[in-house]
Amino acid sequence: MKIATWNVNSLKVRLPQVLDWLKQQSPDVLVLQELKLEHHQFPEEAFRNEGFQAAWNGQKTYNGVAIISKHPIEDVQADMPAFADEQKRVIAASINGIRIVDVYCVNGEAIDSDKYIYKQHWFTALQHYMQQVLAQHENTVLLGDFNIAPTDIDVYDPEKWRGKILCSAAERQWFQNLLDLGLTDSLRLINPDAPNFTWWDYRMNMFRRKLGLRIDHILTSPALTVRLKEAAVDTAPRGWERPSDHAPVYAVFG
DNA sequence: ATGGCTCGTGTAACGAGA
Repeated sequence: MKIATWNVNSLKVRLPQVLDWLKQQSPDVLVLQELKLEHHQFPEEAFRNEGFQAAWNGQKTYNGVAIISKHPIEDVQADMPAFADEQKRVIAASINGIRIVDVYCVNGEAIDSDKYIYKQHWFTALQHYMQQVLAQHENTVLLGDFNIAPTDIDVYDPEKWRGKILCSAAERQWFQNLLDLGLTDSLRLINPDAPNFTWWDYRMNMFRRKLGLRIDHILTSPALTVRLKEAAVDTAPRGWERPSDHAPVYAVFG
């Protein structure tokens, strides 16, 4: 079972690349973030023609998340039920006995901004939500764009980013709070040392210069962690023409 | 020190992303 996540920064623009990547990598499940399209605009037929089902939670202009799957998608839940949020950032479903929770976490802009307060409330809600999900589903994967670089290894220039948005001690604690629920950072379990960046700024040739952040993650429940065989970032699509600023991340389970 | 690029919106700049 191969499960992947990719922030596509507009599915309208990136659909051909997503379809190419599905053919190349043949994941069982791919979850997407930043669809930037309304519910009725989702290209369901394009995925169906490639043999994939889909469930999605769309929104005009911003946000939007989707689950693409080769296998039947069951018990779909859009949003976190206990957190009233106009922004479409969460969709969950069960596939082959695994609870899949796809998240586009809040960016936060800057640590003194209103958006940072929203980010704080949002992560508190996510922690409570995941506590309930984990109590109900032994095999759970929480994956997506977390907009947090968990440690200095995940940052190309830790001193430059220290205390800044995505890297502040408070945000890193929010990420740790999720791990404290029993979740494991699958990429770091497989590869403890190499940076494995997942995002590079479009500006200043940051990808070519290998200057990025690791902010997209795949977190696994204990029952799923023992099944983990592989975890990796596929940097190739970041080098394609007209790329997303994020690269896909995937994990393989036995 | 600032902005750098790429989106959507709407058809010009501007907000947002990270």
